Amino acid sequence: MGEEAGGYGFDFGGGGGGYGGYDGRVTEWETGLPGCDELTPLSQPLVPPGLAAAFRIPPEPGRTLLDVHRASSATVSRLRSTSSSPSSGNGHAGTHANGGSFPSFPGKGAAAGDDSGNRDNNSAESAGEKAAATKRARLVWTPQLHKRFVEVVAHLGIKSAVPKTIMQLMNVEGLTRENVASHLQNYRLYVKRMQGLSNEGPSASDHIFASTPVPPSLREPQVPHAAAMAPAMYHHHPAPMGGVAAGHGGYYQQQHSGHAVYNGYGGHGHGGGVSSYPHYHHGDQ
DNA sequence: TAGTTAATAT
DNA sequence: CATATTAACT
Repeated sequence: MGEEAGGYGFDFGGGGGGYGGYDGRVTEWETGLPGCDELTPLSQPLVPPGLAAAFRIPPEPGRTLLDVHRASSATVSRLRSTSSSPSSGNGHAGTHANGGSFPSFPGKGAAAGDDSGNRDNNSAESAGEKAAATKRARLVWTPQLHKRFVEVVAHLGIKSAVPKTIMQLMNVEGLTRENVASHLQNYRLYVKRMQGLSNEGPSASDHIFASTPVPPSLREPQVPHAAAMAPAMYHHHPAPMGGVAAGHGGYYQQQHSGHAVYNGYGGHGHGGGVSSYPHYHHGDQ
């Protein structure tokens, strides 16, 4: 609605710890950048609807100023406390710039292939928008998100697959360590439960976890073995995610013939673009 | 501080 | 009832 179009300053709460200087704003970065009115409005998709339709590009979820702010502060705060190879020199160090994902709000039906429904988030909360900002919406682990999770966990191995590391490698905007920790807890339980059953497909109730097969690497504590895993096929790049089965025709389908295994999004094989958006469920309460 | 587990909430 | 969040404990 009537968002203020003005100030884009992030405020890191007056606290700022060890950062001197900036007050949450690096003005040097702004020189030469287009003005606010030269930019595409948030309410308007970057890809024209017609073009999107022609190429079967699913409409991008709308983002509000609030989303941008959240994502920005998340990114900035991460950059500030970056512990990843800060050592000197690399100008383009951890430029994963991967398919970063942004939190979004599925009006409903997270299963729908097309989420044209662009339900802007926050449907008006009384008058308190600040208080609401503190409450994160309930994260929904979509098959895509879980897949990424599994890939990362498999990549790390049982040993180092801990919440923080997983979160960092997933590099999903807005995803917290708590989110990952919780999911990891459930995932471990799921894996354990399945091992007990040795064979047979997963219960139909295991929605999410069944969507991505458990990598053999995770079946049990694998001794620190060098070379045993797939060489270099792992990479979470921006666009064509899932190095596994590039050109796949549907990855996760279980050896279960009877029942559909919850196909989150039909496998649109368009290799392009950011397909994984973490979904949230609108904050309530 | 961060990870794991248990409890609680949605 | 499944699963995400929060608290408790290490």
